[in-house]
Amino acid sequence: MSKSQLTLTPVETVACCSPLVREPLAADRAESVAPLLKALADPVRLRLVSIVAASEGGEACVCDLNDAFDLSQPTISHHLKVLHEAGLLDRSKRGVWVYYAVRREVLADLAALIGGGA
Amino acid sequence: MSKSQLTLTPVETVACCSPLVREPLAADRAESVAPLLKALADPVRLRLVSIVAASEGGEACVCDLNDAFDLSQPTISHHLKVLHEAGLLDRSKRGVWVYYAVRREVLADLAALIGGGA
DNA sequence: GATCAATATTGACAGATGTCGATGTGTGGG
DNA sequence: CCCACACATCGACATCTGTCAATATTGATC
Repeated sequence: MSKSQLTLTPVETVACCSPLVREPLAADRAESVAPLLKALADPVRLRLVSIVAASEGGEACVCDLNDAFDLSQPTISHHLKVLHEAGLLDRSKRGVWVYYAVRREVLADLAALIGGGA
Repeated sequence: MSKSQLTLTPVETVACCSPLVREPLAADRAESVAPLLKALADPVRLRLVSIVAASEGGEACVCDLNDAFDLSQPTISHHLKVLHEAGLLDRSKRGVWVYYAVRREVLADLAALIGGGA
């Protein structure tokens, strides 16, 4: 259907809007962007993204991430899943380890959206 | 106490951190920034902020905002309260009407935080 | 292939969140 | 003074979310 062809993922949508402060955000755009912000809007996930982004090579192993928090391994795994499914983190498995990397364009687009032209 | 003097509000905190992607965000900073993102991370509130920001004079009356949504007046009032308490919207009463205005610096700081140097 | 280590998935549960209808509060006009 | 209007607060409800313990899955190693 052409409908589904026109339907953009949240990650695609965020790159295609004029900034929040320029013109009213359309309802469907808002629905697409909100999940990205929702994924970021948690202290643990913010830190996860930050740790991953600041890591050498721009990626980090789950084992290292687990150690950075006083939370159970399933909880960290859950947060990483949320970030991955939102499109903020890439996931790659190497041997027994799983590495996550930040999709910087997505962060940049998000920033452009909320930051406006300023 | 010096402790409480060092404790910043979310709005203050967001302006004082190096970008997410530069160095790992400290836990307490993450706790401060997350509420701001949480406030934004809702389709209705995203649109509210956008509509207010794009309005003439940078402010909008609640009555106009109500008309822009298919939601009850208390619901819109609730969302505006969330945005106001997070520090994203300023509130000023003029006669019977209440006007909200976007605090652009906060948005800009948020954008700088998540957008990194890029 | 038995075993171990690294992640993911499941199920459960307390607490937060979005929404509404009903009601409260304050302001201006008649 | 009372009413109409703009907005906020309250109480209730269903849903979503963060967390954990337990269990499953997958890959390396002996």
